[in-house]
Formats: sequence, C-alpha cells, structure tokens
Amino acid sequence: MEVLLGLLTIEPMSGYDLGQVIRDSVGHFWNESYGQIYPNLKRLAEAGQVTAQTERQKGKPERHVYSITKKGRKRLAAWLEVAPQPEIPRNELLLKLFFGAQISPKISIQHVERMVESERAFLREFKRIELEEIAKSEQYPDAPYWKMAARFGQLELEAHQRWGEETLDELRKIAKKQRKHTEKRKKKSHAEK
Amino acid sequence: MEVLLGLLTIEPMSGYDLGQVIRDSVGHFWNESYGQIYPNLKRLAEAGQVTAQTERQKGKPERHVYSITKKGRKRLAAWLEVAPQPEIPRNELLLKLFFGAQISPKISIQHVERMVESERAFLREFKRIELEEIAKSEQYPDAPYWKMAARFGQLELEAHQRWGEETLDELRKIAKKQRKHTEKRKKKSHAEK
DNA sequence: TTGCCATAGTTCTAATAGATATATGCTTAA
DNA sequence: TTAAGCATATATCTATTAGAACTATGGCAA
Repeated sequence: MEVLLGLLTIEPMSGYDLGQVIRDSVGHFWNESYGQIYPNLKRLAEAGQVTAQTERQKGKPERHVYSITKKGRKRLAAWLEVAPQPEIPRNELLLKLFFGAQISPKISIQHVERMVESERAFLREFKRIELEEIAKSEQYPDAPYWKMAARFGQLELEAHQRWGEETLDELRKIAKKQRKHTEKRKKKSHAEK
Repeated sequence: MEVLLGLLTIEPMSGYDLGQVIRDSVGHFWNESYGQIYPNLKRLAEAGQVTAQTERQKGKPERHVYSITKKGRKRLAAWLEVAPQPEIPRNELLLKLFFGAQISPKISIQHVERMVESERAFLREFKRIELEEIAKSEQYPDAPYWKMAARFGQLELEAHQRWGEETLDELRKIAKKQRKHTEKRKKKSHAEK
C-alpha cells in the first residue's frame, strides 16, 4: 500500500501507470497486483491521503489520476521510519533442488540452467539501468537511493550466477557418476543374460 | 504442500516435527506455517499420499506421525520435474531505502545496519551447517543437494553483506553532506537574526 | 467485421502467514 | 499447593496477496 504513496511523491499517476511503474522501477524487489492497487487507491482516497482527478483521454479510456496529499506524505514518512520486516522466503527452485535425489540430475540441471539464463538477461538490464541512473542523478534527490536499491539487485544476481555455475558443475558430476553407475549396471545385467 | 511430501521421504514425522524441520533445514529458502501444515497433511492423507499413525507419548500429548506412501512419492516426483516458478519479491528494506530521500539518512542507516547485523549471525550459522553436512554426506544420497541449497544461502548472504557495507558508506556520505548543509543553513539563519 | 492490442479498471478465487486458541504434561517458583 | 512457564501438539481464524478472469474504451490490421 505504501509503495503507492511513495511513487506518487515522484509524480501524479493513474492506477494503471502505478502498475507499470512498480513493475519497471521496483519490480526486482517489490510486487503489487492490480487486485491491490485499485482497492488501495480507493482506500487512500477515502482517508484523504491521495486525491483523484478524472481525465478524459483521446483514443483511450477515461482515467483517474491520483496525487499524494500532505496527509499522505505524513503517512509515508511515518511508515518509512518503522523497522522493515524480513522477506518471507519462498524459492521453489531451491526446494526442488533440495529434494533432487528423488529425480534425475538432468532435470535439476535444466531447472538451474533456466534460472541462470533468465537472470543473465536481468543482469544486462541492470547494466542499462545503471547508465540511465547516472544520467538522471542530477535531476532527482531520490536517485542515489534508487541506485543503492538497484545495486542490491545487481549483487544478488551476480551471486546467483556464481551459484548457478558452481551448482551446474556439481550436478554434471553427479550425472556423470550416475551414468557410469548405470552403465555398470547395464553391463552386469547383460552378462547375466 | 509438496515440501511436506519431500521431508517425509527422509523419515516419518508429526505435523509439529515437520514445522520444526522446515524451519531448521529449508527455512532459509522456504516457509510453511502451521496454518497450512495441518490442513495439508489432512488433505494428503485423504488423497492416500501419506498415512497417519497415532502415537501415545509419555509426558507429552498424543501425536500423529505421517509417512509418505508410494502414491505420495509419485506425486512428489512429478512435481519436482515441473519448471519452478520464480520467487515473488517483497523486500521491505529495499522499498524503504528506495524512498529514503523522504526521511533522514540516519533512519536508513539504522535499517541497513540492522539487516547487516542479523544476517551476519545467519552467515555464522551456515558455516556451522557446512561442517555438519560434510560429516553427513556419506549417510544420505540427498546430502550433495542439501549442500547446494545451503551454498545458495551462503552466497546470497555474502552478497548482502557486501551490499550492506557499500550502502552504509554511501548513506554516511549523504548524511555528512546533509549535516554540512544543515550547519550552513544554521549559520545563515543565525546571521540573519 | 472480427481479432488483437494497449489503456484502464473491477471482481474473484486460492493460497498463505501468523495470531490466537486449545490440549497434554512436566517442572519450578511463589 | 497452585500458578506460571515451557515444550510438545494441534486447530481455527483473519488479513493480505497474486493473478486469473472479466469488463470497458478505442484504434488498427487482416
């Protein structure tokens, strides 16, 4: 909920815009579905923490643009000062890997490869964002903070890539060992025929 | 739900045990509340994927020990082969940092320091676990997989520590600059009196 | 004309954390 | 002796959330 207030300090926006901006600016560490955005904007408006202006648009549907109020800024500031709660972890890849002995190592290899590949694309995206932030840093007082948040994502992705490489090595060793073992088995069974 | 099946492949356990084991073994990347554990065990039992045995205990309440069935093993294996979905991020510290320009840098410093300190304790815990895993690795076919999952946590924590240090440096610079600016302001306002 | 896409918003379902509560016993302190 | 605290063990409930599914407005292309 407070992410809406935070983003409205940058500029007034519609619910749809907020959804887009959340995805594009804080999406690597925060998520908010439209199922929450719209009802929460309504709540915030009722509480006098944002105001809504209806706009007619050419070629598009009519939209409600929300602006933060003084009251909203106060609420945001109060929230920002509260100690953050830790993230609740829920990493399906790791859970599947943890029980990996129940399946072929080839499957685990695929799971890890998929992650490594998709996160590589995100890493490239961070490089691009970094260049943009440098260009913007004179315009916005928030920019150093944005950069710090982005840096977290970058370091995390680098750690994931490193882990991915190590883990693929290990899994390939296990797969090789198993193949050997399977071949041994086959040989033995052939000899028995 | 499938984490329950996975852990029951290791040994039969009660719901309470499962809660403890989840916290202690996969807790750095997976969470499951008792609000899910009990209803899900019931569901799994109804589906014939686990069986329940009631035990009387001396000095403690009666307990239901669950064992995985063949059917349960099949379900687990099928689930393990499905491509994992990415984690939904929700990192409150980063969100609060992102909007840090709205508050004093001192508050942001506190938030980051708190994280660095608490994750340092987790890092020490990983070192301890690592020694244990080495000792166990002959006993369990799963042990290499457990080690890989633990390694992820370790690398992630190291990345967080690194980020924390960089970020505290940066925040301290901002705070210093602001203090200077505030003193300049004070001087100026004093001169105007 | 229909389908697709983008903008814009709403409702609904399934899932989850964690708070709260209950129950069984044992131990310790008042 | 009683109450509180603790561990084991389970169950219920509330608030929150993602994302699927849906509706609406327009424009453009097949």
